Amino acid sequence: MVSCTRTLSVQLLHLLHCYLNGSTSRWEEERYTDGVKWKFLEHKGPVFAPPYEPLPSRVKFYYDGKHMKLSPEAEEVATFFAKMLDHEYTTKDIFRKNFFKDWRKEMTAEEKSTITDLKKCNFTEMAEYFKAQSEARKAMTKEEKLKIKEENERLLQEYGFCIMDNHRERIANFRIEPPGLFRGRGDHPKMGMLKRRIRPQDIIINCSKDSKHPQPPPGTKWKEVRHDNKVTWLVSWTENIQGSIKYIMLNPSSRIKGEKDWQKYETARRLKKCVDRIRNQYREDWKSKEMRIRQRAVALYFIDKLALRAGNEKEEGETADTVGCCSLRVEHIKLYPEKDGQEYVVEFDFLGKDSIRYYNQVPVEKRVFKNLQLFMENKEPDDDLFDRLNTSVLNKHLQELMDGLTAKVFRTYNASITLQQQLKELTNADDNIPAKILSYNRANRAVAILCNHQRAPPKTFEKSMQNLQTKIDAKKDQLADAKRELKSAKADAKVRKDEKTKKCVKKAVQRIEEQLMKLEVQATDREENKQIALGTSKLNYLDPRISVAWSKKWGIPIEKIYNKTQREKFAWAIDMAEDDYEF
DNA sequence: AACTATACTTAGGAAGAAAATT
DNA sequence: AATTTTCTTCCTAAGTATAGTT
Repeated sequence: MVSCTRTLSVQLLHLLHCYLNGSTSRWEEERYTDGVKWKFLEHKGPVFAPPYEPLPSRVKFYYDGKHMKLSPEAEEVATFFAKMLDHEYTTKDIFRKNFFKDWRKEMTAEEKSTITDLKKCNFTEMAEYFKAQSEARKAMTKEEKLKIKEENERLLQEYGFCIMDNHRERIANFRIEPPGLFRGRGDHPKMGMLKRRIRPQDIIINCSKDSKHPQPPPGTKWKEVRHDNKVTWLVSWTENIQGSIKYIMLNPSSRIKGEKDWQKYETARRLKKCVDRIRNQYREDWKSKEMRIRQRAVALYFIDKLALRAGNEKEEGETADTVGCCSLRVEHIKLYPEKDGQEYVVEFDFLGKDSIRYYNQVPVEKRVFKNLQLFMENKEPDDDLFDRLNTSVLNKHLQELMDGLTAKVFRTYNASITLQQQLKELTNADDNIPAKILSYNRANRAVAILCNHQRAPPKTFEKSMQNLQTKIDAKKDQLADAKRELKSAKADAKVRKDEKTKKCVKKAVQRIEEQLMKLEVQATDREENKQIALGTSKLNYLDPRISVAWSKKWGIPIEKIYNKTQREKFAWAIDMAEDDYEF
């Protein structure tokens, strides 16, 4: 693994060198220019979900109060519902309707004619059975748990790795998704539908011709085995809810993902060099006589200033109703010529990716404001705000402004530049390590807020906050005691020349003060983090070299910033960046 | 220009493991 | 040793983007 990292970093440094010199390496040509992603790929194929185990006969299902033995097919789908019984999902009309419709498809003719009303179905014995099972799992002995752990490890070693071009690489998701009920996010029209079991004949294998091909389970066949080295996936299948393709790909620690990640940040850095030009350009375009150009320019302004997502069109009725910049509708913004003492305020209120609410009040330039008024004229609330624009048009324009530029690059660029600038601003040279880490988290938080990365407040948040406060209070008492002791020790020292005790007590006071500060910092950090998720930006938007450089500059161990997985993902950056790295 | 198919990144929550506390 | 709390990993949905087709 060490040599893996070493090789990767050497390759990347070589690439960087070529990049700086404007030359193209043979290696780069191979990897990027002709779209070849690998030369050799060997793997064992996916791990399938365990087969369905019928319920013991004592666990009964009742319809309209009467016991009913279900066919295995119908029973399996019933258990999916039973397992979710205490989840809010199962109370929702759409969920129930979708579930019931799909469940009926799995029933025998007889079952179908009897079971006509979901309300008359009693799943409680099943639900209790599964609860008991999970209790039993928790109560297993150490030996039993160890056995399971070992079996998992064996599976990981056999199926969790592949060979790609001389390296043994970790696979991200080598287990096939088990069947169950689809749980969409937000108001999803397909929630509750049956996600069917994936069989070998649904699976497409991708590997190199000259590799040992993965074998399907005895008595089965793959749908197809192909040898496409222009793509990175190892296994794919078509999922039945949206009809989209799912893939098995490599772990973020792999060469192929690391390189791509590095490339992403290099593109963002190229944007840094020309962003002023682009900003001047779109400001000019606000005045264009062509409406489509004005719309493009205002949308780009939002994407740049507010880090909004591009906003592809979505098929109506297939997914939850969410939007991004280009798909904003009139109903999603409100214009205030004046609000709270500010001029030209735009209020955004819409559901974005994962149905996370975006709410923001932003003062904008007069020209933007006037344009928005124009775009909204004579439109209904559910009309598109930018009716002459879509992501494809916008990206084509961006491509002309800079090679490789797309809407999402602005998010990466603004996130990373914000981190760098916030770190500069917030880090105090004479702070201790915990205080510096608090500063880091605050810089990270500024980015998370910009990108609107939210989380549900943890269920136990209030309580854990209280516990921390109790600790702080106790520490304060302890400090007061220690200080009193110090006072008397000082007095004693004068009278009895007892310097030793005095020094000792002084040290204790200092130690307690430090502990108290640490706790207080922790409380601040946690409070500020209540509804904000730092992980997403850390993992996907922040050039890791900024963090590596910061940690080197201030002598903060990198382990305080990145956990093991993150260090594996960012191995390239940890190897590459010095303390003076500039994004 | 619209539509479809494909491949890949980004996302929040659940589950599981580890650490801290009682 | 048991329980609670916190951190990490897993899971898979939901985006972005582009190429090919009509």
